[in-house]
Amino acid sequence: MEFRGYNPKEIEKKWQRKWEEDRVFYVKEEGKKFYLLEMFPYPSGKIHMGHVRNYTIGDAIARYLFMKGYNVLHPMGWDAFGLPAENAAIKHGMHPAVWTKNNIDHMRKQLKSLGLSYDWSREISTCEPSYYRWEQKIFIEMFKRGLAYRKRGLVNWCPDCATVLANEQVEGGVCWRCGSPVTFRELEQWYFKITAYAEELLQGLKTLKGKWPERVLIMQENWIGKSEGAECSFPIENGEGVITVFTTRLDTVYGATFMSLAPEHPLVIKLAEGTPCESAVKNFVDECLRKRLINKETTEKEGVWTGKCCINPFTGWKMPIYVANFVLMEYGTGAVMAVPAHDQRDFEFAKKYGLPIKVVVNPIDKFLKEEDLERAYEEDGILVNSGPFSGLHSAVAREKIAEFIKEKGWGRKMVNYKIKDWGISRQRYWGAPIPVVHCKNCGIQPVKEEDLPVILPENVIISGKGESPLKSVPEFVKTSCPKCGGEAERETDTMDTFVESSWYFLRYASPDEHNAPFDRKRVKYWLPVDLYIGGIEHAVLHLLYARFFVKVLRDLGYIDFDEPFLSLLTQGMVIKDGKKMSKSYGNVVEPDEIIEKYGADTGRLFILFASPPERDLEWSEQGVEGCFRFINRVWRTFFNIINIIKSSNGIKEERHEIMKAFHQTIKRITDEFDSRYHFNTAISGIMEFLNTLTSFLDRKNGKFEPQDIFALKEVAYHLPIILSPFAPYVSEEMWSILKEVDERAKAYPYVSRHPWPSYNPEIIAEEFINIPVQVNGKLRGIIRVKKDEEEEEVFRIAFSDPKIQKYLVEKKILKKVYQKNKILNIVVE
RNA sequence: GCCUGGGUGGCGGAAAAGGUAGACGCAGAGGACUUAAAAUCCUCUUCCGGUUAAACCCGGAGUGCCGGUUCAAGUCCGGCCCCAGGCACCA
Repeated sequence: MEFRGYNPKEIEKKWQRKWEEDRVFYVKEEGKKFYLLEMFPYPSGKIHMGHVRNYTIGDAIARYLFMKGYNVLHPMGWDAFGLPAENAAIKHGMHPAVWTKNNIDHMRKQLKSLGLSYDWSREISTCEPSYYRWEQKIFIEMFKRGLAYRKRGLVNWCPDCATVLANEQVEGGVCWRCGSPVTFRELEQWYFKITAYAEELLQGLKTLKGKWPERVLIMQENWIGKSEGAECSFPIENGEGVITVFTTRLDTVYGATFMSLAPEHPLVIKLAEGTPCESAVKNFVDECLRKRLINKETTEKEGVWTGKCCINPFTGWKMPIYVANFVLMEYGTGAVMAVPAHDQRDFEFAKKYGLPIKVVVNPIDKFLKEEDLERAYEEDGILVNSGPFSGLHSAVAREKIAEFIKEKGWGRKMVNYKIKDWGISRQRYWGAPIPVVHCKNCGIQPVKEEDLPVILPENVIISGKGESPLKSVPEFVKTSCPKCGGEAERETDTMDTFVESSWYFLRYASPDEHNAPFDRKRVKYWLPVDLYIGGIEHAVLHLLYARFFVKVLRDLGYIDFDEPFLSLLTQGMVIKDGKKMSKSYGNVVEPDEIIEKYGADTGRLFILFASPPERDLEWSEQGVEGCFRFINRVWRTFFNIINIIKSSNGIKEERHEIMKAFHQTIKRITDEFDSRYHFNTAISGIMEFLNTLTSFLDRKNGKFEPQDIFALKEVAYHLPIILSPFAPYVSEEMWSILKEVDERAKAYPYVSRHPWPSYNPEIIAEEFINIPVQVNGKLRGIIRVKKDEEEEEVFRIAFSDPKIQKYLVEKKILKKVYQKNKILNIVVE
């Protein structure tokens, strides 16, 4: 076989074409399925290293599972609606649809060059009417069930994106996309009732334990924010009604000495009206709202008296009603019973305004005195000064008092969640139209199913000025009412793009289905997703929404499972010079340039080798070069072996050193794929094997025994197979060369579709093993003994070793420890 | 403030279950081949100290810090420090 140099450019193009022509990775619904999905990209223009990492990890696993005999669904598509398309339209005068399509075409080419094993026949793009049409249908069904509704309220507003944001899209007070500080607006908006599923979304997390990263589960749990407590009403003086609070600390109710209301609480102005406090209250409320609008919040507790009081029904005390800046209208009832002795915020407030502090819970081992308190005692303890409940433990008291208020009709036990309904209205053009019309007579009416999809009109003026651009298209807006046929106007808001990504994984099962969102039978076969891979940044946003959608679709009767993603792998970021790769840092490495210079195989190998998937990956050009050198070494060694084995048949010797080393390598790789996907160690295993192999070839110096030939034949056959999940192109090329000398290979046109080899444990099993010998815990020598040798004999060998003897001269042996086949420790004085 | 990760050579990282710390790769040093360079191959490479012609020799220390459990700790327990991420007045 004549040697030729490794030429990635040539071979990568060739195999890419062949895979595509023969539809090597296309799948039908037959056999044991595995649905492997990577988060689909937003078509921003070109792929970045983060994408390459995400898809390379997924591809290695998909290829392994293919070879293991699974019927692997491994699809790719485009999260194609979104703001950047509109911004590009404003900037370059290009229509968002054209901009998006161009980007998709370019990025598809880039992905293909990476050698990813996708079933491209299932490609979807969410901006196509054939996709969003079904989203509109689902919306209408949700609307009919009250799961999609419209309400007026204070919403998050990004002044830069000129649109509304969901709570999940506000990160630390700034917009998740552009980073501008978020302000508030009072608007009428569409919402999805995710709160109706709060408890189930929380409970479902338990079923994902061990299969999703712990931190993602915790982040979702915190986001849902369940707390168990009680609702309790306090009558306002002079019979002006009641104030209802939510509390988790009903055991401290005897210590409630005043009441705090949120600035937006509807009672605030009413209570203050006509009292001397009226103008102070109004000023305070205005100032609070203004501060919120410009996002200037302080931790300093401030408030003013409304001029009114309510009564603590337990003690009969008058509780002054305050309006306070730290009380949130969005949580609970917007009113808090203040217990300064047992809540730090109330404590600070009480100290500032001279309000009474009363201890009603003591720690188990001491008595607290109000005058000594430096901060609130917030732990549970034993109740005091609490009427009939004194002496009870907090936990018991909470139950008893809850029963008591229920009997009295003052309140009841209650559960509260932090999660809010998902605001999905966006005042933007490039999104799926919300399929309803507004009729003067009939109100809000869903579009008739046969009239779907409501297609986005093409001729739109996109100003980016905050009003939905669709309002500027009269032929779109003007329509007739689906109910009465009279004049009506279409809804001009579009849906949040997170709605598309909440169900796209279902569409891949049957992307060609024209009569329904998806074909139930095929969805039943493929879904749920067995392994989902993507960035941690979607821990709450996308992953929570998708879980919600699956539960909704289940309740709408479409599917019969509860969770979309059985297991989740979150990969780390790609870092360069210690910082995230980004344009603003100027440290971006273009995937295309790496492919051009070294080939996709090298890029893939480096990404998998540089660090385990879940950790951040430090980009290193020299590291890439190292991987390129490794592939070249494999290539040369492979030619070398081919030339050795082509003439002779060899004789089988299972325990040949090379066979042994090779089977160990197979085991190492297989174990990684079957457990934790740490490909860095799997690849280092292949490197180690290659080191062993080359030093063996060197040592033999061209003189090979028939046993050697047999072993090398095995290596030549299996090396392309085990390398193929990581570096598929060069593996295919090696396979095609192998075919010229090994008949067996001819049965498989593609190494990508060759069954994964199993290793033989008997070959790996060692007859003799090395046992490290320690004296007083320090390594002093290594002895070689038969595997499973008797303890007595092992010690005999150790004691007769001169190296070890040296440390035992004239020492009294206190203890001897032997861990079978592992280690030996001799303790001396 | 609370919750999660994480801290191991010059660097990326190994050590999956308490048992030889530093696999593999990068960078570095030396050597072989070559007129030369590139490429390739070989050797060395945690730190400190000692013997020595040189050491593949000897001794000691070492996985953020302090302490503990154990024959044995990067790994387990307690207390702290630092870094990254998430949540952040949630009653």
